[in-house]
Amino acid sequence: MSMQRCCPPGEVDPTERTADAALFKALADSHRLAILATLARATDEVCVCDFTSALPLEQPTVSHHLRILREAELVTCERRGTWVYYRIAPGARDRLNAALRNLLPQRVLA
Amino acid sequence: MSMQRCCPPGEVDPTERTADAALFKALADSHRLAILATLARATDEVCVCDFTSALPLEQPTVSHHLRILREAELVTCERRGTWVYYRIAPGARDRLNAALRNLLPQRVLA
DNA sequence: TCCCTGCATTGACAAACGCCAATATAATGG
DNA sequence: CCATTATATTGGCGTTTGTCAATGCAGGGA
Repeated sequence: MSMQRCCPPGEVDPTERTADAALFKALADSHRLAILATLARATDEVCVCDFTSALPLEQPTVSHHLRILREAELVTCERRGTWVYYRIAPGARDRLNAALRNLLPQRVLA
Repeated sequence: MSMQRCCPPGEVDPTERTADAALFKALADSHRLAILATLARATDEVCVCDFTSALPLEQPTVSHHLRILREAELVTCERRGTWVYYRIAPGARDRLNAALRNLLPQRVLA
């Protein structure tokens, strides 16, 4: 977390790197990827009940994964009546692309 | 891991999603991000000793993180004399970009 | 008001993770 | 050979993670 010499440390400050690691951590589970992929392909919002019926997980576990995605600000939700609907968060794509560019700046040559 | 109905499951098969999750898991640590960022910016290979001196970690821990990156096939290494030099793996960029495209296919509208 | 349904939270548990000290292995130089 | 240096592996420890059963809580309908 506190590079000192080397070749060079990366030009990205440690705080940002920690934030990026947290972002990738939210993607480090296949069920969360399934949820995100579904939301990313949906034309509009998706109800929680769709996830609980589609995933081989109990409802509390689905809720747990949704919370992690919410806290990573990768998704947003809105309650309407008894149901809660989820969407991909507005900045999700940009934040993920930025994290990847932070990691691997496209080198000019090679 | 085994979507059944929903909207639609994602068109990406579960096996691939598991592989992508494993890839993101390798990125889910700030020290590994620091190592990768350094390698990605280096014009050529980087010696392990540079990481152990630059990171606030003991040598076995650095070795542990390097192993995880190796097993994720994000880096390669080559021994030359007493030293071991690491590089970004040839396909690393492409694999990460592919995983991200798998997750978030860029929608045509909006 | 009471119940029922959909979702969130809590608590417990096993497995995985990040870390280090100690030890093993490999290569170099006496 | 033996000693030294550079990495890797092992083993142990505390923390985090993924999962479920049980419970809480909101909203809607009788």
